[in-house]
Amino acid sequence: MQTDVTTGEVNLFRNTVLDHYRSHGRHLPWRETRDPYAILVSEIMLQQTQVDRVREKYLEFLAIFPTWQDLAEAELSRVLSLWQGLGYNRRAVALQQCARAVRERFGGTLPHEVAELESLPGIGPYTARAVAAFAFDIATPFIETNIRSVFIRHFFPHCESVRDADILPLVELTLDRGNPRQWYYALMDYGASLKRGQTNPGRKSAHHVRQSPFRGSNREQRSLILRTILAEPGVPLERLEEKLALEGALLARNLEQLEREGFIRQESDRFWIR
DNA sequence: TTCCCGGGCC
DNA sequence: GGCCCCGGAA
Repeated sequence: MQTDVTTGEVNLFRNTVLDHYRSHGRHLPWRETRDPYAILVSEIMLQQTQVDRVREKYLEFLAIFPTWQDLAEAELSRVLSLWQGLGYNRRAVALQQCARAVRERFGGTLPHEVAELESLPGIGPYTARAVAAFAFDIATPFIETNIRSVFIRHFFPHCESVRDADILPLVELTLDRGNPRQWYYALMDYGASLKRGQTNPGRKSAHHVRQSPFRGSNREQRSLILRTILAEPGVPLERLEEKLALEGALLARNLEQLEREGFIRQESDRFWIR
């Protein structure tokens, strides 16, 4: 475990990260706005989804749902249709529920407090702090995959298993409290660059896990069910059965779960997006 | 802990 | 074929 870090080491680290940002910093559409709504949309899309795939969807999404109100009042089927290609459809449901909660609980203004942000659907510890930094210039320590890579590479070069609990104090120590927004952009860009062409330092995180294969998984079945209902609103159960070639019990279980999660509704053996 | 999801790249 | 991704919720 790394403990005492000198002021000199902190300054060296900061200069390394900022030098990289000045020469290789990324220009991303969600970095050109201060609109908390737009920034939250980007953060939800960026959860477990790479920048290049979010880019276009982000612009498309904001063109169609430019405000909390537009999203809150939209048909879920439109939101989900737009979301196809991003994956993790639950995020789309949560984002819309979040828009409704912002209107109902906070009068249409996204709160600044981390605790209040975390109380909203789809916003967890990371997203609450990232939005606070990017939308409100609030400096709180947080870790995501790129930041994790940066700190492992720089402060734990020979450690094979690094815990976030050991990284977090260093994030706090090195945090630029005068310009947290730019600092976190710089950290993320530097971290992303560390994974290109070499071994991902994040693999040395104690929390690193390999993704299970998508083909043949239940995730694949769920996405198929959802896409079928999106394409054929009111589709009867028997058509889902023949189309998906899925074991009856497994299909029923997935339909129940999709209903509980707020994706769909059932009326006498026919299924709609809620 | 486990599940959610998808596509592009090596 | 494995890898990655600006995580959240149950």
